[in-house]
Amino acid sequence: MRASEITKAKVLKEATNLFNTKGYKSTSLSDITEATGFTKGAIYRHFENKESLEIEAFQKMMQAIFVALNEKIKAENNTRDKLFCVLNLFQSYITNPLIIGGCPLLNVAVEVDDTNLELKQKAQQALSVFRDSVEKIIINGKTHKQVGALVNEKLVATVLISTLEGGVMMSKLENSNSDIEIVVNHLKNWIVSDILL
Amino acid sequence: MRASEITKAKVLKEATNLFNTKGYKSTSLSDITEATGFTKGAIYRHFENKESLEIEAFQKMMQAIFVALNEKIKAENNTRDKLFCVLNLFQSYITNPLIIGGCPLLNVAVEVDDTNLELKQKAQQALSVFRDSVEKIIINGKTHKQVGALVNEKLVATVLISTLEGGVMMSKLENSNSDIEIVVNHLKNWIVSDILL
DNA sequence: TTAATTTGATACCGATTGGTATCTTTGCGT
DNA sequence: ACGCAAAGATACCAATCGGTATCAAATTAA
Repeated sequence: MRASEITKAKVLKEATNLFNTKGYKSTSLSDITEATGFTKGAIYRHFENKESLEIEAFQKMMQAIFVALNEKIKAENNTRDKLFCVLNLFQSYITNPLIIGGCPLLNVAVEVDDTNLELKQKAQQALSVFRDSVEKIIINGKTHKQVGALVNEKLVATVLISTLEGGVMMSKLENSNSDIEIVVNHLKNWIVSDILL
Repeated sequence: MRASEITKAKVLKEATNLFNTKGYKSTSLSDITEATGFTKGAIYRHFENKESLEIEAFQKMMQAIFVALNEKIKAENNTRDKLFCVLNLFQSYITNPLIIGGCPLLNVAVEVDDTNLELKQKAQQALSVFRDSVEKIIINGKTHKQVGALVNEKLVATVLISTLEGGVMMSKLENSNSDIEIVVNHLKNWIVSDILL
């Protein structure tokens, strides 16, 4: 890794943490210079403006999450355990934060309005990728006779994601693991009794 | 209503809309002067600083929501319809927005960090009130033999709220009613088949 | 109606915002 | 080892931020 790439990576890493904890708009360039030890000159050498740094940071976070999630899903060989990977991911936002500040998708989805069109688009895409991952697990489960043929994969994906995102929100607000744990446990029961054959 | 009270009410109303759509930190005093037609001098006559305006606006929103919700809950006379009032409230954030910008609790919960301690406290209290409302419905349902005795009211409240909040987030991000409708429909089925006797 | 008080407008404050032009230093290829 | 291009530091910019002191206008109580 070249020296300048290390700089860019460090800026991206620290900006990522700040954006996901303080919020994108609330994180100033000086917050980032403080956290990285670099100056604005260095930052603007690698990023056109703050907005593109925001977008690149968000994309980097989501890509890391999707890569890790897909690996874990692939490592499991039945529908139940594959779906549980999704639950574990969301639970880990609270109990074992690989990325601090909660779910990046939730954070961006709530912060963004119609003045952040590009970031909003990226969040929409990320949600779509998420949804597709879950739906794919269900569809594969059907072909392997592990999921009831009448199960609606779109419904399952929507209910899973919404419940988990809401659970993350509640747990983060309460500074407690209890809500996300209740929610994950409930979804596990739901999956086993209503989704799986 | 005295003239100055009309001013304060208008500031509060417009600030409320801006906070709930653009975000609290992202809404500037000049956004509010623009929206109200008043000057900063007028605003600071009625509010000590921006933070107290934020808090008062949030509290006003949540109180209005709770008052309206409790009225509707009281108007129903069975557990099912009382619980459905909660679902309808969240669905209305998207389909019939009495307050624009989505769920104020969700918005504040995601935006605040540990530099907004007072606002975060208020959001925690609001979540607590919400939770208590749902739990009370379940507990009353038990005494009236409409809810199974083994049903855990804390679980029901947590799952309901988290799923609904997540559904609001998704629908707002997608600019579509579909997610919240899927989620509400799913929760209705869950309530009827797993909660009620 | 008048006098006192409240209310809102004006004009300002220092601090901070995102962003840039310029200069020095660093690191890399030859 | 050297020369040059790339990277990062410095110093600045206008605009905007939240906040305030002061003054004029409007409302209220007598």
